[in-house]
Amino acid sequence: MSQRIRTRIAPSPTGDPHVGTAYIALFNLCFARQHQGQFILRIEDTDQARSTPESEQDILNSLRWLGLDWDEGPDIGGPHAPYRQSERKNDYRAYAEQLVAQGHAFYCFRTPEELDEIREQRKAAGLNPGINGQLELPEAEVKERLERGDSYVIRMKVPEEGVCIIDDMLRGTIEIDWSQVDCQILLKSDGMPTYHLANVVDDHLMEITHVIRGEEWISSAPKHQLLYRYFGWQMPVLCHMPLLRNPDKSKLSKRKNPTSINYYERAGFMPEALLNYLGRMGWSMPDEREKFTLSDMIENFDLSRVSLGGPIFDVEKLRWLNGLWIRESLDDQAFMERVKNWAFNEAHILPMVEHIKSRVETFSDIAPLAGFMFSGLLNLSAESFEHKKLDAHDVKRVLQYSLWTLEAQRHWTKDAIFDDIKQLSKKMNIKMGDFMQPIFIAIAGTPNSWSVVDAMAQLGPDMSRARLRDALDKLGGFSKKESKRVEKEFQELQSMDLG
RNA sequence: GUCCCCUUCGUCUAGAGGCCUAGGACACCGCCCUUUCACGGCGGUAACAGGGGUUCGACUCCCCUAGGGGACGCCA
Repeated sequence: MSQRIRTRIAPSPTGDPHVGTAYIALFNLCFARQHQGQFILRIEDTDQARSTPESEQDILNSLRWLGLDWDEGPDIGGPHAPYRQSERKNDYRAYAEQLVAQGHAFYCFRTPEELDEIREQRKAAGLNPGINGQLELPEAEVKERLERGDSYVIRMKVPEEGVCIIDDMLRGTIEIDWSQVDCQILLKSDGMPTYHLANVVDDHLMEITHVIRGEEWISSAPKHQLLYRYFGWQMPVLCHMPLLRNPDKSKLSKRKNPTSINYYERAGFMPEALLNYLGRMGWSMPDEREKFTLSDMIENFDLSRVSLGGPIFDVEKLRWLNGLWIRESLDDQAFMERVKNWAFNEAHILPMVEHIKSRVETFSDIAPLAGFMFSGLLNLSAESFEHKKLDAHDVKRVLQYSLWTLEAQRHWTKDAIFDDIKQLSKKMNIKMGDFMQPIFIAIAGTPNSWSVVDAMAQLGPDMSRARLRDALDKLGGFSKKESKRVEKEFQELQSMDLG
């Protein structure tokens, strides 16, 4: 039987396709190709609040841009159509109810408050705060409450003692105590499956043979294994890759590093170089060469060459590698082509013309005026943000609240951005002009460019947010204490109604 | 807090018991090339987390400690 290797892709609610997703996809693809298997992509998101058709498309486009082509995927449909579709909802319910009938799962009527209390108690007792046991009600009561129409979830049963043994292609045997595993919810009260149920059911239906995923999934592996056993299905082989890290070694996050594939595209990185760099994370070619193509990597792929220490994503080295690609792999003609496609083309520049034309006296004024539209992160310092009216702390507040607001903005249009900023300035009781100034500097590098909202709309969400984060970073960010206060204030502002 | 995973230069890594006086790459420093700056070339600083075993021999195998990370949601 041919191998079928599946990669999970989770659209981000803020629509920034994560390099970590591409990283996992890359290793899945290489492994699949090496074994003449199929590389299958699946959007896994049962939380409808998170993903939109746009954010899903965004991540697919990013993977394509990188050259990670899948054989079968979420845009193909058929029997493997994404389970988010409401008509498939009942299929998962049926699986969950099958487990209830077999005595492997049960209805649970606990309220979130009750669960919090149980978690608190367990924590106080020095136990794992996860929920295991003591949730099941007598059959008669379950029946009664179901008839009454009480809201419920379906949870899986988990052995209360013993150890679960997980086999991992890279790590060998992992032992986890069943007492560490909680009675995972399989079906939420809205009738949607959780990831855990959907993942197992879909992998089974799609005849997945190998799952290569991030290390953060190790602790859910026992649940998945148990579900396969309950259903009597063959379990795929598991492999847990190390996690990409920030310079401070925490899990790679956008607060500390640009993580969006779109950011790197917008900042002028070559997809070949970014992919090459990801291939150097926890992996090396047998001959140790630094520069290689995707097909080089596939040709020489060997999963056992993966090293398990979490690699730090180092933008410095990525830049060097990108430079190498530019110098060595693009002749002058190809270079011109790439640059044209990147940003020096009519589609990209035309929208700026109205802003540029009214502000220049000669064509030679264009580059100094519009340079920020063709830049990555700007070369700013704390002094760049000196403000006539606002003090340093207020400047930071303006930038931080704008960033948070814009991170939640899923419709990246001029009007939406403008509304966000206007509302915020009103709520913070800062005049628009004063409010805008730090944003101007963060986005354009000077307070004297054209409409910053237009600029942001065109730079796109990822670059705009990255520049705001960079600005905050240059200003030293907030201390831990300040962060808490600022977060609280922001929540209050959000709930404010301007009528 | 509990459990799990991980640990070679600052960073990415090579290393599968003797090939290790631990190799390469980024970054950094120096020299050369060059009208400048890059590129390129040459060289330099810099690591086996600590402690115990096993072994004739340990970066490599085992144990303990320490450090880092992850998980502990009606998120994925």
